Amino acid sequence: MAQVDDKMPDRISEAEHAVMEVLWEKHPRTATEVCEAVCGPRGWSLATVKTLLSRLVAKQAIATQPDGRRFLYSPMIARDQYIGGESRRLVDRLFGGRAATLFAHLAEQEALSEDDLAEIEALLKELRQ
Amino acid sequence: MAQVDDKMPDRISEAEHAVMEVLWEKHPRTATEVCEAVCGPRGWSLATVKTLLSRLVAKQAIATQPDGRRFLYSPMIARDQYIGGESRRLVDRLFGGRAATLFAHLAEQEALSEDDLAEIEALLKELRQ
DNA sequence: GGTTTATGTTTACAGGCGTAGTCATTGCGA
DNA sequence: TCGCAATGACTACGCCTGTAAACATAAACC
Repeated sequence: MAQVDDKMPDRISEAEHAVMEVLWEKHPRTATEVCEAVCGPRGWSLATVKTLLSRLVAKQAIATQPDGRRFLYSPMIARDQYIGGESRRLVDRLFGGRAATLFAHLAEQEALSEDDLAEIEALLKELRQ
Repeated sequence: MAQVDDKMPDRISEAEHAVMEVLWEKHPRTATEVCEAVCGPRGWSLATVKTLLSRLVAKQAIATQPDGRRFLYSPMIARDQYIGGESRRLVDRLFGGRAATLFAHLAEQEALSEDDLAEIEALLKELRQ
């Protein structure tokens, strides 16, 4: 049984995530385009972006599509999926899986704005109906 | 944008966090006691725990108090503080600082139990009064 | 007092990450 | 046609992390 051992797909690092965000925002994009979007804010060079793109390809987080001389990059995992996974990980790790506890902490820290509260209230109502 | 000043001292790594948890749960504790609590579940050796404790001391996340020829370790940062920081980081990084968006994702993923919802509802009411 | 034991300190080492320079190739403009 | 600019691949390198062994030392025991 030649099953590809299904080990947890490599985590996406902080820097890599910045690249993912750019691709999620719009894709496909060339390395240069990604750099245009992210090199400024992060103070990176094009070389750095290329490395991150390579690593993301290796992690199968993005896919390449040849476009003549160069590659076009597109995300292979959905942003929702990634975000969901990260959120869940945090809730599990820090709050024993209880999302309410996370919420309580955010509330305590006044990390919740009026808008947040209103939105959450609305969501709650929706969930409850 | 957000303030990127973050001069935050060294972050606490995953493994280190496991050690912090046992110290938060009860402290002070000796290295051996910490190991008793965490070596089993994580499959670590005492040596590993010692290293992690040293690093945490270096990061000023825990303090030592001599007890004869050994040390008693205690957390220097409160669990709430740590947890709050991590939560905020996640919300900032993944949800542009909007906690409501996190909440929405958790809700969408059905990561919220009935209990969670009830608790959050109660908290909301409290916050609103 | 000499040996065992407990315990912190040092050292180790592989792998991941952040960051980037260099190399090889090739399409394109002059 | 020929050199150059663009571009992916390869290489580099220091720091952090996970994991732990070796070492030093002092306490405790016989």
